[in-house]
Amino acid sequence: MKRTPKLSLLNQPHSNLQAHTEFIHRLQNSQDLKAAAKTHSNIFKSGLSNHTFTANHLLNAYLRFNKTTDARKLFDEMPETNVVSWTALMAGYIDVGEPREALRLFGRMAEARIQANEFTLATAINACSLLADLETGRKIHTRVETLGLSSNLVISSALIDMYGKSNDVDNARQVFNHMICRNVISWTSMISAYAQNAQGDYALGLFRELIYENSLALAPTQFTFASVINACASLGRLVAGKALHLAVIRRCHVVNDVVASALVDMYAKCGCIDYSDKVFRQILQPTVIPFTSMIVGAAKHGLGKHSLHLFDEMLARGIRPNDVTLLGVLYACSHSGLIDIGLYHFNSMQLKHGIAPDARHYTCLIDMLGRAGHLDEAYKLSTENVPLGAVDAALMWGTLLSACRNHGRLELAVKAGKRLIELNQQVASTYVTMSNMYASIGRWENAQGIRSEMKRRGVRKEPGCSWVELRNSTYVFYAGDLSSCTHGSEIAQLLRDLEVRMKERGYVGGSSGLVFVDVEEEAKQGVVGVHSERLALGFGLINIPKGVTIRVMKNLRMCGDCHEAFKLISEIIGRDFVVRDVNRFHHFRDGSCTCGDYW
DNA sequence: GGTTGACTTT
Repeated sequence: MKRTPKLSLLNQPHSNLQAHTEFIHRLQNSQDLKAAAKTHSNIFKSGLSNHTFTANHLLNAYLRFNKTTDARKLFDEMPETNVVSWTALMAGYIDVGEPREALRLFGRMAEARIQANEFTLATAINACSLLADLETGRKIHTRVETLGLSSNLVISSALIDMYGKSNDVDNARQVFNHMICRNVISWTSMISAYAQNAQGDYALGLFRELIYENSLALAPTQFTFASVINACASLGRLVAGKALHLAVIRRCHVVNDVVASALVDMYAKCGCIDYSDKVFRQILQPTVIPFTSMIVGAAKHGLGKHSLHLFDEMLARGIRPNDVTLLGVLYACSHSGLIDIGLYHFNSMQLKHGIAPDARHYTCLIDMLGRAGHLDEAYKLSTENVPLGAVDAALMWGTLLSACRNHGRLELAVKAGKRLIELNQQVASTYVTMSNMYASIGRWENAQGIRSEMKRRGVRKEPGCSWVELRNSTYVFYAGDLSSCTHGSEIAQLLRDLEVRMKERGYVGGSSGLVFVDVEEEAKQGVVGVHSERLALGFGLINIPKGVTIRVMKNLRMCGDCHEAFKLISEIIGRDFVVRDVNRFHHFRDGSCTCGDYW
């Protein structure tokens, strides 16, 4: 136990240094706010609170406990502040999720005649990053260059992150390229910038380069792995994802929760929900994020009831759901036809969980009602006074339009389509959908009218596409055009068979299940209104006739249950239908499934 | 004394 100096000693000049040291030591080791406050009081009594160095320590003690109000009070009362006081307070505001206040302080530094240094600039860039404030970030970047700090490692990494989060990958790469010296954080920031901006291939490429560096100092961390696994998830790269899983296990003693969450998500997106579950169950104390990953993953696999069980389990463990969790729950209900439960969760979001439904929740609910054919209720919900931006509103009206299309509700489709055109969003696909709807009921003039309107306005529809992986190659299929793909005719035949079977079972196309051929394709054929439909498969490695193995990744939402798709495929192909992944196979026979490991 | 990177989203 250390001896506490008596206050009387502090009045003597030779004891000042000792007192400083003692107070600072106590502040740094304060286990709770009460202890820090007590030390504060002692510092105040000793008169040392006027000392900037000591006061900064006190400031940090408060900030360590996220007490920004106390810290701010102290800061405002300090007779003299320096660059450390300003930077510390800025970082404190960032820690409590108030980056705007950090930038406000940064802006006030000049009038206080305090010159920002590399620490301050890195902190300010971090605030821009959190706000995705590209404009301010660019200004700070210019200032960094003016001050000759371009080669600073921390600032450069912060800039890469800021550009990445603001969707300016090119500038992130520019900063990365100009760095003289890089550490694993700069590499990870650049890899994440790619992964977060739908450039997963570049993320994987850069990760490969990092490995080739073969430097101990640049050994990938759990941060790096989480980013690359995320890239695999968005690309549907199961093999690479598994290799990364193995690498994490080999290199890291303990797989941390964030990496585990990324793995749960990756396996789900690559069609291996069993693996997701396995990884998830290995997490000792899963937080809201892995739970949410698992809920969403199960929902996308048509296992809505499992999602709901997970949600209950999460609540029973006292883990508070967030807005994304509720979105996952609604998504699960929507894709498994659990309307009443979905409505119950939507209605109790605010009251039970304190989460106000926003545009995304409304859209999900509209999708749920729309899928079930409750179009009038869905429309009513769309017209409720929810304040929406153009993009959110377009998502909502687009969802309603798809539902109207699937259920042939022309009059509501017209209303939804009109809204979309007014919003100047999804214009091309709206026109195509409307034209197809008119054509399907024989109203050729209306269909033709819309096509003329498209031409007049110069609206062109980009053909939609899906892709498959065949071993290490990716094949892209454009809507209505399978001919450009190897084995295209066989695949087309399989899709046609599937379509017939699904229709026999009463399946009505969902937003990404059945895709109308694009209008230009129809124009090529010189026929308006005769639409062909293209089915997308679920996922998995599927043996189709003549030994062609295809892996279909897209459109997991088809009929809300991929197992249903597998069953159908097995009926079409015969009894020897096998779904493979790298380690396991699933053999479907007479509607039941046998699984096994290859090794 | 104060600075940089990760997971879930309709």
